[in-house]
Amino acid sequence: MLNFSKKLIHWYLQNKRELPWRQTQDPYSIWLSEIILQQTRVEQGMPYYFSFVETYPDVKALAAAREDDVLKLWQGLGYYSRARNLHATAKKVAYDLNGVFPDTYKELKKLKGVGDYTASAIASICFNEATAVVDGNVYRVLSRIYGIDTPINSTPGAKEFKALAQELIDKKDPATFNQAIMEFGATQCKPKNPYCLHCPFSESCVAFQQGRIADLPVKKGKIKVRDRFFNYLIFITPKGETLIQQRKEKGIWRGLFDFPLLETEKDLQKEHFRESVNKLMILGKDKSVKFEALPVEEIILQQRAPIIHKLSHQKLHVKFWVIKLSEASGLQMIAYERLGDFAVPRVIDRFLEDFDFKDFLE
DNA sequence: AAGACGGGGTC
DNA sequence: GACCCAGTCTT
Repeated sequence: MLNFSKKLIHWYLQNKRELPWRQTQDPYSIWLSEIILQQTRVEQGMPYYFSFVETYPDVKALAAAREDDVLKLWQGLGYYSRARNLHATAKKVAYDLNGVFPDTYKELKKLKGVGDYTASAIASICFNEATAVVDGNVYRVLSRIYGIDTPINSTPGAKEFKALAQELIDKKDPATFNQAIMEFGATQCKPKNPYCLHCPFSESCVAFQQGRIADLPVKKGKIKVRDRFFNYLIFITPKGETLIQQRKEKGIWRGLFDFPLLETEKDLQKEHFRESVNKLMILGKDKSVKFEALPVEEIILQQRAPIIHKLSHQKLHVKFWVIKLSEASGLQMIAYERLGDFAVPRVIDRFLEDFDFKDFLE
């Protein structure tokens, strides 16, 4: 289409939102915002952007942080590998690259957590390099306007859309073009109920003209969701201490903290709790003990029906069991008041919001 | 090429 | 319940 970029940029200049990261070309700010915005809506990411900029004003400040503190600030945003990669890349830039971000797509893409999209975004916005971004918005806009039904999550699809975007990009102003096409997808050419009636491209939009708006873009395969049953053990000593652990293994919530966990094949009933938990090893900081060796005084299940916590690939059935200990366990525990210092999964944060340890003390 | 990885919003 | 979000990394 002739003049696509001209019309698009015209639309953008009249309709764009004023967003904090649109007031700068500073690579640190742009990089930070792009990482936060991966698979994340602007409204959800915005508060995190503000708290990160305030807490870590530049890449050196972020590099000097402890990873646990970065994770704590990231708590609730999800996809926590982003936070770990963010910190690793900050250290790389601060200590190996003299505090200066790479200024080309090719070099940017070598950074941890920076893929094709993010490298293109930074290179274009900060350094005026004409490399096209292809995110979910771009897939939608281009598949509709050009009537392309190649699955967007396929290798041919990725190549085809990248090439088309690269062909369309305004070589003189790639920064504005890239942001314009994403903004257009986010606010006009939405997944559901797009504003086709006053769309500047409706006359030539293949999907609109052929009534295929709802069918594009095409995505292959559906993800299958696995059911898991989590039983969290909230230990409480007479001194008001509890036990937490950091999730080190691969899988969900890596790097975050949670309570000792008993995972079962199905929903665990109170009658079967003892037999199921007895052989469980409770991992302390320095040593570990079997559950059955602990001085358990009382077990109180916090809810009859499990809490359902949905992730993209898993459906979690979560129960919290309070385990009152009559004396110190021999394990190294923490005062419950300090729980707030640790990054925890949303489901635990939510539980803690209306749980009071004092109810179980004297 | 296919899965894994979070949490929240929309319809 | 299904789909999507300013995607990336691992298998």
